[in-house]
Amino acid sequence: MIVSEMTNISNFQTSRSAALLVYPGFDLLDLAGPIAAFNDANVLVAKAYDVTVISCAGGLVESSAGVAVATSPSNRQASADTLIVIGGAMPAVRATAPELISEIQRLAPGCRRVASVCSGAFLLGAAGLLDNRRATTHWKFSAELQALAPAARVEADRLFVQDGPIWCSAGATAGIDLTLALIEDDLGAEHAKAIARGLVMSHRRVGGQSQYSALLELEPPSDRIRRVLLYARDNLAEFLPVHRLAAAGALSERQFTRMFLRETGMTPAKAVEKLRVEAAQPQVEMLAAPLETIARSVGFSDAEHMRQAFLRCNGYAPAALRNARRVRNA
DNA sequence: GGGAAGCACCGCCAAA
DNA sequence: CATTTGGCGGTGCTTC
Repeated sequence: MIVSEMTNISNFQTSRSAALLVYPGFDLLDLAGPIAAFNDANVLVAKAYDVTVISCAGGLVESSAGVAVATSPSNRQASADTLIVIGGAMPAVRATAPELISEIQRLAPGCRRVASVCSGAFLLGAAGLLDNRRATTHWKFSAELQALAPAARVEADRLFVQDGPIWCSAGATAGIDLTLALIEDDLGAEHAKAIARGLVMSHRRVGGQSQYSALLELEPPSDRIRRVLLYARDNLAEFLPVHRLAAAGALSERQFTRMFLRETGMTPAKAVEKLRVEAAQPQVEMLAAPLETIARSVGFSDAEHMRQAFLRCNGYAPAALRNARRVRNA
């Protein structure tokens, strides 16, 4: 049915150029996701995108996984409609050559949109493109990004963030979500949805969702269960007994537990516990707030309950995680 | 740290 | 007739 909805040929426009910028040590997956999504867009809408992989020097560029990719020299690229800066292994990103940054600064003004995948945000930050803008990156590195770009507003719990012409995405797979959003912006929701289906991605894991929630990644097939998960996630600090979750999904309690188990593989109460643990985890690792405070902020009645839940879900206590993190930092 | 109370889970059945 | 739905209540886990 998607095909029949496709617009007539008189609507034809010239290709939009998308330049994907890489450098030695870039992350292959960060690059592959957007390419795959753009390519699927081209299958659906002929010549929608003209995709080029570029680097400062051109030629073969080795990824962090060792596999090299053929690139064009960026100085031959006058400007692109969309520029996407690919993420890479952190040591490589931290040690970025100044030419790369100035290349980004040279290209960006001519681009309609500039985006980053994962740690690519560091390069946008270094180029000054994130100043006074909302941004995101892989949550593990959000503090470091904020330090690098103090004038940016780094949001740690986003899959992707758009602020004007600047788009940032979180971890590698979020790069696909980002690209789908770019495509949706250009070609409309119908096409983006069809591409998402082709990639076996869920259309609209919209920006606000937690990027590190394994549970939400499950994307249960039924809309109601999905809604319940989002409701739970957004109200973690509240009491969330089964009957309330069922109400949020407009289902009877019995039917709700049944469907929930079928679609997520776990029972509702377990899922809420898991969501709470997932929400607490990054805060525990931050070492700043006391465990008691964190526990209450995600809906555990006290630190002891949180400890029990951590043991059940992860097999270790919050304090153990904290100690491990301290040792690593030292 | 033990025992009662409360809640979640799930099998079973009847109704839609 | 098959499948989906929702109520009931026993069992066991969690909480207090």
